[in-house]
Amino acid sequence: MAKEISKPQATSADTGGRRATTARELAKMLGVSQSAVSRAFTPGASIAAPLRERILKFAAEIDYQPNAIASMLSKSRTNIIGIVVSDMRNPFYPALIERLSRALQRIGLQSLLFNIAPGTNLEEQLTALRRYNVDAVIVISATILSGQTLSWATEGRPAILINRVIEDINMSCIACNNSEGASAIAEHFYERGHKRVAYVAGLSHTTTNRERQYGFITRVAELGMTLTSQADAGEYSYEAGRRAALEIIKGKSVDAIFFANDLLAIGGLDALREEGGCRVPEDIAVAGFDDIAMAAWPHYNLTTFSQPIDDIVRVVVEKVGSNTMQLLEQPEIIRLSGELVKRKTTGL
Amino acid sequence: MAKEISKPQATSADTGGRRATTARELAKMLGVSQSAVSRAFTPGASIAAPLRERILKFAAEIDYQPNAIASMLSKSRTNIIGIVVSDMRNPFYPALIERLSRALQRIGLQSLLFNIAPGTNLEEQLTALRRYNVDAVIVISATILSGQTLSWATEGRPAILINRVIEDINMSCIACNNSEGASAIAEHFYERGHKRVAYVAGLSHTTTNRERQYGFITRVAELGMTLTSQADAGEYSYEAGRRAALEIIKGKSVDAIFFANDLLAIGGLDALREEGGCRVPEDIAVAGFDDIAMAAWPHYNLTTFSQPIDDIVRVVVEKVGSNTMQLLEQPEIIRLSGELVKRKTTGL
DNA sequence: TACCATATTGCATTCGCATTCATTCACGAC
DNA sequence: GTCGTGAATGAATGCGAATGCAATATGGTA
Repeated sequence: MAKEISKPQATSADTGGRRATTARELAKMLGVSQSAVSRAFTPGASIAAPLRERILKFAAEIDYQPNAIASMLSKSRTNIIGIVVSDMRNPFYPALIERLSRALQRIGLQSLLFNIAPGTNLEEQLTALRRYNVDAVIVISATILSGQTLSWATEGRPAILINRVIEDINMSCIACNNSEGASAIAEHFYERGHKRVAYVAGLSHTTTNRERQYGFITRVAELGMTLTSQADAGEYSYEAGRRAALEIIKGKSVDAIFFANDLLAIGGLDALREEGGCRVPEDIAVAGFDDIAMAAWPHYNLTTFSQPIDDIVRVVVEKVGSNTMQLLEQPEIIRLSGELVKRKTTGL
Repeated sequence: MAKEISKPQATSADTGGRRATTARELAKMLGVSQSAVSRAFTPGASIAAPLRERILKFAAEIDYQPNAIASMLSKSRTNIIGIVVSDMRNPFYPALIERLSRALQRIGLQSLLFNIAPGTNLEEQLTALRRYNVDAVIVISATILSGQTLSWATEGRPAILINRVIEDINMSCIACNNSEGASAIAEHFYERGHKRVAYVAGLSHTTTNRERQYGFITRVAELGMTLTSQADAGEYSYEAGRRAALEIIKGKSVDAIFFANDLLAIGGLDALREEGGCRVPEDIAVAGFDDIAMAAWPHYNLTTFSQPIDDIVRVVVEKVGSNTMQLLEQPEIIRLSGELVKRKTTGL
């Protein structure tokens, strides 16, 4: 009864050869069929428990791992999610990417990172995205990509936009309710007695900016406050925040400034205190948006509207993890609600 | 002579079908062989220029793209580089990852991100890394992974460690000369007349910490300065920096503190000024390491040792991009030299 | 005992492209 | 005009796992 089983001789010697054991080889060693090996590694496949165990045990011994590439080809499913990013300078994005990629990994999905450099040929860069047959695409870039480019790049593949809403584009969008958040900031200013307020845009054409701007200005008007001025920083950066803040307070009297995101606000905050000669919050209040880690640092203690990163990740993973096709058939726009975080830049 | 060419009819109708055109189909439409199509897309392949052009032109028309998965399987080369990361909180890493992934993309390599969560089963998480047959692995994690785990995960695959040096592990390591950098900081302190100095470690067992600590302490001794105290912050974070700074100045008189990295230093800086009641640099000087973007912010203006990110990226891409096997055969330890950046936290 | 339903297993094929091998063709040299 | 040389092309095979289908085994039933 005892079959002759070839020993896993080639396990350690082939450091140079770099050819891993294949399912067929393993099968031969065990005297079973390659199908059996494949089934042993496929949950729910039709295979008897003892055989599966025998195979898995032996596989572990000789350190066999199914070749994912071959599997992709035959299943036409890669278990890879393409993540398109363009701005890692704003800490909000690394934080999001970190949690997202971990959550994906937890359910067996890998993240292929597409880092879109501004000012380069997008289509060329995204060609790779199309070739790799990723199961779905998650776009985290708040800027840069036009809807058209996106459609081209994802080419009928399930896609989700995070932090960016484009209608009529056949993609699901997930974003926090920017408008309501900005509204809440306006109300908060109002409650603290700041009547003359200003708004600093990041990139004025981005959807996040438009929504935040709209929400803020609308509520400001409703509450009878005065919108003293608006500035367009031109980019979502610390330096831009500094410049915008100084410009805002030049000449005019302002009680409070709402910056389109935290990075701008932090830059503005430093500039106001150090170059503008203002005390914050005594002379002027400041608020941002996102609630990045730095906002909570004691030095900044920035009032902001917190994006529900965990919720975003949860929803994205849910959508991407299950029946991905559904993303295509029923693209939907999902609004998740963030939370106003009152800190010291708007009061004591 | 004019052959009947089938029209690219299936181009727009199959949004639901999701099956892209194959090389064989394209070949049939054009009346050529599948080999020809493959060759048309393979630089340097043996194919006449006119035929190649005809194929490429038609391919562009019907929006054909070679399936990368199939290509991987037959070439047993994925053009994918695995990037293992564990800490995206320290801005140094996102900055590095961003430039690295862009540089890789520029030469046609994609980045598969493996985000290692601390305190989880590493081997399980890295199983995926092994299955995906990445061409090479770049490990950017300064912490967490033991040499043994690494070897297992990369399994004879070319691997490069960035910012971490492990000897006798059959992998190339690239790091800036931490020891010299720390030395330079010590000298800088000395020149500015700070004689009583302190060192704050991040994670004491990491190689970066050991090297920086060694370089600093050694030079301090050589120059006859006094090492007043050392603290181990326990992690490379802003908060840890705050705590460590306050502990350092408790009771003792210190002229200057060198923090193992910028994030710690920035935390320490804020704490010294706001809770410690110190003026920096008048009462106490502060220096960090890495030169993250924040260090240059006017508010911090932190003296630090700048890591040569561009050089690191260049070298890594060079190694990974060319003959990857060489990485295995001749693992080497490469030290790139950074640069002391003198800013206001060590003098005016 | 004979027979059908179900559970296991192996065989052969498929996924889409790269590549080897053989064939054909064109051009020069002798 | 013949043979040699190299380029261009197509047919066929391989990469490694998944899977439809057929074959076999198992168990229960009449």
